[in-house]
Amino acid sequence: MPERNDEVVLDRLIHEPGRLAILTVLSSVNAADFVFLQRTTGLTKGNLSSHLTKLEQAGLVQIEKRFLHKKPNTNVAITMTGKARIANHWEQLEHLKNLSEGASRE
Amino acid sequence: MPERNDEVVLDRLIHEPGRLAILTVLSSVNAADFVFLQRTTGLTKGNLSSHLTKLEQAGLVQIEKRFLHKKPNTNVAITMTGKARIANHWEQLEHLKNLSEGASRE
DNA sequence: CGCATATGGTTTGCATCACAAACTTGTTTG
DNA sequence: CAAACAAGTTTGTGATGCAAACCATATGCG
Repeated sequence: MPERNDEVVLDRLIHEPGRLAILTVLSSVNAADFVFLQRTTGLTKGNLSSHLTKLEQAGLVQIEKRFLHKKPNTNVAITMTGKARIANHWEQLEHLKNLSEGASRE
Repeated sequence: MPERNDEVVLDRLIHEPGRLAILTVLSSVNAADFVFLQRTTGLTKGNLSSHLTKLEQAGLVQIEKRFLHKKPNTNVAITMTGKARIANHWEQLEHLKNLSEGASRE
């Protein structure tokens, strides 16, 4: 019994609150630096850091490190796939929510 | 450095996809049995079971077990708090999403 | 100079937890 | 009676999110 699953599929990588916040911010500004992201998402440095590397490995963001005014500056840009996936995720959530009106028994 | 956190707070207990699905369904139908929930959420019996006990312990649903036609029948009803928390969660998500339009630097 | 403090991160250790798989309990079927 | 089925529950474990510790560089200051 394969337990069908073609309805709503939430991507855990994106659904995780921290990453959801990061990607949502990035989906509007396209690129932002570490400090800005930390302020907007409310994440700690540590968590932001690890979430970012995870997102980078997944190819959802692109990270560039340089020095600006003698300080390290990490710039994070959302990729095409990143934009697509986060947009899709919001759609999935919308679908799920709509599942509450009209609880059909298929 | 307390790393401020008064913006959007996503409740992990509810945010978890499985539970989000369960609660969303229940928020519209108020009560449903195990089998129905399994069909609508697409979860396996095992996962559904553990998610349900977790939700029950948190007081978000109320579970009643009985026999119906000689078969075990688990009825799950959403509680007042459950309704409130899931509604609030959708609001939080809405807020987060809106954070993408108008990325204010406070 | 030498030490403290700040800034901008990264790494590590641990505790949680979601999932699949195995198990349970009772029922129906052959 | 032995399978097979139905409706759940329990268990084992790998993944992972979080906080705390750590690192590197810069600047303030006595």
